[in-house]
Amino acid sequence: MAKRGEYLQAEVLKIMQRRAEPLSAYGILDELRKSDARMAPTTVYRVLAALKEHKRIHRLESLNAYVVSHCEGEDDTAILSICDDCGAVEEKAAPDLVKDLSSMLEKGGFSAQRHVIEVHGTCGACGDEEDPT
Amino acid sequence: MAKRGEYLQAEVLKIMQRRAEPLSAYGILDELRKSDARMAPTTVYRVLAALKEHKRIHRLESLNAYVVSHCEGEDDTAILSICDDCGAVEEKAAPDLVKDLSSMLEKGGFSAQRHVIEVHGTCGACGDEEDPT
DNA sequence: TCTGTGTTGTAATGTTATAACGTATCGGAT
DNA sequence: ATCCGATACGTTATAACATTACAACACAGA
Repeated sequence: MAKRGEYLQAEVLKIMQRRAEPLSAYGILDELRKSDARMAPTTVYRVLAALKEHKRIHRLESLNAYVVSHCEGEDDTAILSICDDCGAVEEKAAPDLVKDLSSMLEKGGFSAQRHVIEVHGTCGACGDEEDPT
Repeated sequence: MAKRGEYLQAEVLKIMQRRAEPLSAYGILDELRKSDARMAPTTVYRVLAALKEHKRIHRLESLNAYVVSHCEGEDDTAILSICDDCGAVEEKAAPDLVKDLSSMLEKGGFSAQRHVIEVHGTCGACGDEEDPT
C-alpha cells in the first residue's frame, strides 16, 4: 500500500495550499473525510509526520496547527510570523540570528538541536486597515 | 471567594517549584487532587492563566507544559532552553536578539507582539555524561 | 434589602494526539 | 514460486490537553 501514502501526502498538501492559513490536524481530517468518510486521525498524523520529515510543512507549536513550507532547504530553522488578526503565516530564514541564539545557549553548556521561533503580531495588510474607532 | 484563588496560586507555584521540570496542566491537577479530590481542570487553567498574567510562570508551547518563571520583570520575552534528555528548562533574556527579530519582521510590514522562542537540545549536565557505547 | 458585577464550582464537551494491534504489500533470499 | 521480513496502512480505542456553559455565591453600592 505504498501508493496510498504518497497519494495522501499530495492530497494533504493540496488541501493546505488551498488555504493560506494554518490548518489543524483535525481540520485536515475533516477535509479528507469529504472523500473518505472513514479517514482516521492516526492516518492524518502519519501523513503530517512524513511531510514534516521531508520539510514540506511546518508545525506551529503555539497554535497546534500546520502550514506548508516555502523556502525549503535554504536553512533548517524557519522563523514563523503569525498574524493573530487574519491568520496569515510568513516564513523567514535568519541563519545568523539562529546562530547567535545557539551560541548564547552554548555558553551555558547547552547544545541546541531544534529551534522553535514563532512571532505573533499583526501583518502588514491587517495593520494598514487602521481602525480609528 | 477571592481567597481561594490566591491560595491556589500559591499552592500551584509550590507544586511547580518542587520539580525543576515542566509540568502539564493535568500533572498539576493530579497533584492538587491529592488534597482535594474534586479539583477540576477548569480551576487549574484559571490558576495558570492568573499566574501567567502575573508573569510567575511560562507556558512551553512546544510541550504544552508550564514552568515557574525566574528573572521576572527584566524583559518580557524569555528564551527557553529545554533539555530533551532530562527535561530541565532554563530561561534567558536577550533583548537585543528579540529586537533584531522584531525589526527583521518589521521590514516585511509585520508588527510583532508576542515572541515564542524555545530551543530544544541537551543541557550541560546531560551532555557531559558521554555515552561511548 | 435589592441588584449588578465578578469570582468560583461543577459538569459537560470539544480538541489534539498517541497506543496498540492487526493486515496488506512489496522486495529479496532460497 | 514461496517464504520471510520490513514497512506502510487501517481500525479501534483511549490518553492528554483545553474550553464552554451555566449555576451558585459573595460582596459593593444604590
